[in-house]
Amino acid sequence: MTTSPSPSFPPPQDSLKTNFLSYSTFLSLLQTYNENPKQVKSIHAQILKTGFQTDINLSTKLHEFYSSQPTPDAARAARNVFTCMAKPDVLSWNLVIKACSKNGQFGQCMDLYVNMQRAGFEPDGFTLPCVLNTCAGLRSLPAGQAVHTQILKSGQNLNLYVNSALVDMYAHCGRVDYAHQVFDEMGERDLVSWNSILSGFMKGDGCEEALSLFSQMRFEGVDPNRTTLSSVIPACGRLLKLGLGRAIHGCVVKLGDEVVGDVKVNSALVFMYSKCRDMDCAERVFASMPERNVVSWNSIISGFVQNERSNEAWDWFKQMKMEGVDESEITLTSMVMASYGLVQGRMMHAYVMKMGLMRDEIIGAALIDMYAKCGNLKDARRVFDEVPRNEMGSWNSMILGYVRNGFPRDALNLFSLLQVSGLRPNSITLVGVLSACADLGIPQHGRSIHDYIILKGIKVNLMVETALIDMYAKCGSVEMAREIFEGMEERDLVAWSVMISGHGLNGQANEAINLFSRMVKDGFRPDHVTFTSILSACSHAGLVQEGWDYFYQMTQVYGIAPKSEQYACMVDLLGRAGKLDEALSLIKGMPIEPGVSVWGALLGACRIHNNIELGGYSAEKLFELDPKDAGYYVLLSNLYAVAGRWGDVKRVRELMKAKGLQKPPGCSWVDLDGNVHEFYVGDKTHPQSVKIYEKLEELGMEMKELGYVADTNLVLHDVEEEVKEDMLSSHSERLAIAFGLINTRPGEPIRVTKNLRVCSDCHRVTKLISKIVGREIIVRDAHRFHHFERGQCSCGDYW
DNA sequence: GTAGGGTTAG
Repeated sequence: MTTSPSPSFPPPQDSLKTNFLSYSTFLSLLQTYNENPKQVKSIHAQILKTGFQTDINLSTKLHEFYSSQPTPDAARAARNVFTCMAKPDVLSWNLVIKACSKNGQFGQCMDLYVNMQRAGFEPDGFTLPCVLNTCAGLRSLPAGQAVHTQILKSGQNLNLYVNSALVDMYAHCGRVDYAHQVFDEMGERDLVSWNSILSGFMKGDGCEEALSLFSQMRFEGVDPNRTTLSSVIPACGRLLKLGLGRAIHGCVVKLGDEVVGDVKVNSALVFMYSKCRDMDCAERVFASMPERNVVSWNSIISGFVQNERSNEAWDWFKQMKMEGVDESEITLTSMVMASYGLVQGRMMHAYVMKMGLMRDEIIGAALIDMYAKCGNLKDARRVFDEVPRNEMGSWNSMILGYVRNGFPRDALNLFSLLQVSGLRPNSITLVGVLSACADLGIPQHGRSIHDYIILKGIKVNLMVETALIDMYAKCGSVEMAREIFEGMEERDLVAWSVMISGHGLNGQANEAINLFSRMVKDGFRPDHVTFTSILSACSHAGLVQEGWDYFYQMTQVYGIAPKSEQYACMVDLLGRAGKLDEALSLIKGMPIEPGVSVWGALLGACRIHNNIELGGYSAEKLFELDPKDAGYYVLLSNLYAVAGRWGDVKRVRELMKAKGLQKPPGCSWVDLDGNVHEFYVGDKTHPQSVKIYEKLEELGMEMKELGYVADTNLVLHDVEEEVKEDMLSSHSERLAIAFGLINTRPGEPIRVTKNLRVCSDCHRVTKLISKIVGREIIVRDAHRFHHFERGQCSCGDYW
């Protein structure tokens, strides 16, 4: 169809045969064959040869044909026909605009739209929906709004189609609010308008709106079709409304075979049941599908992944390949998530590379997450540096990877990089960096993130508010945490729980208890999480009786069957208080299999009270359960070290190594005017190192005068860090405290954060230091706050 | 003429 239009008329003499065909013959031929693309093409070729292409009637016929074909080729042909027209009319303009709009030639479409108006034609009710669709396709709100303004100015009577297209355009451009406004003002609505606005809400974050609109639609007597259903069913899934989902499933069945067999409706059902954790139903729907495509497969596969049934996800993936269905980026994202451990993860990474999909940001985010979950931050970062980073996915995975693996400072560094990249952090990013600040325990850092949120005018949601509360509480600013909590417009159970445990963490068990009562009075029904908070608050304060009371309340009043976590709190509470036998008998009486956290709590208590026998027993149980947390291995090896059982220490360390677990080195840090000073065990790299050790020696002399004798058992504590003579005296928290003493004015409190638990000897030493120097020393370790003052600690030696 | 299902980070 590349023949350029020949201006010659009458027709050239060399095509005698075709000369027999007159203008009217062509017209009737086109009418006869207008269903057959091949025939039309050959007629078109002959028309070009004979020079009839400038005729308006023939051109229009050809044009109509090409414009209705859904291929880019046809759209090009339509444009060619159009350019040949001497005097295109409104219909011709509309046809060519539609052809471009339908085939994704959005730029061309917008150009034609402008030219049409230049040529003196007013866009009508046919033109406008096409142009608005193009704006929707371009996701260009300005263009869409310009068209909208123009429509309003021209005083055109907005018909149903134009209105529906406006709704759809705003929905696609991410302005559901505008879409809703147009929708509300529409005089007449049909099913398509309803479907447009519903899908608009589904594109954004508007599942709830979509569902309430759906019920309004039903109320107005509009019957849904398969399009409506495939919009609304996933909304039930996302909101975990299994009951409503089932009801709508019933609706599907009532609508008959055509809808029951629809791929999209069925895929939506599989998705909905998967989200609601009903994999039996999901599988049943999937099995019953008369037709499946890659989306259906993705729904069932991701369903199993999200329900932590990776093995079955792999089985379905293999099945899918066997049936010859090609996977999509989304399939691979799920399969990366389904990878268990480094070996399988690397295999998927290689496969993604082979498929040339490393430019896919979501797969990238999943890969980063996979490596981070394996504790392999090097490879996570390698992927992060390689993949495109135009959206928040890869950033968030990397930031959270750092946080989860105990590298909060790297998380914050990455956040600084993000700020200069020009991207806008979302709520997940903020939750991540706030939790990094919480881990660091330095109020100034968290404060600066909070300031950033306020400065940028970022609207905080419930999740971010809760993260702020958690951060302030963990940084020791429990008052600020409480202020935010009191200022919240709405609170959920998590917010209450975080605030309760915040008080507990800061040794304010009574505040925690009061808040718990207030929560119940406010009509909240405490759940597992809330009880974990209140039980751990009791544990921090050594409130054994109160702990039992809450445990009783949980089981007897609220009928909540405690899980391992809540039992672990009780074991912790009893264990710290020295009631190890009581703790053990609680474990023995558990109706469920005690998990890692339960035995870990008992082991921790055994470590405090140096109970080798029971500790060894818990250790055996821990070995069987195969914990992934390096902390338990450290506790274990420390316990053995105290008892001098070096063979066992070695065994535990080898086990750790075999599992690829690394003990994070003991590290403490102090904030001095916004600069973080970090100290590792035996650290001599700090510029003030000499002064610090001098200070420690000086303090050591004074401590001896007060009767301090180092606990020699504990010297052997950190054997993994090549045994050093002065091990104990150079524990990171002591270096940090000495540094704080040197660099602050007398009387100022000193705040230190430590990544692991404070050891008992350091605890004793810090008490003495607070007495000698007459300062308040606040140490936050992996577990809680210790306020040292005048030789005492707020934890009452329960820790 | 207009409309639809599946993926990451908490």
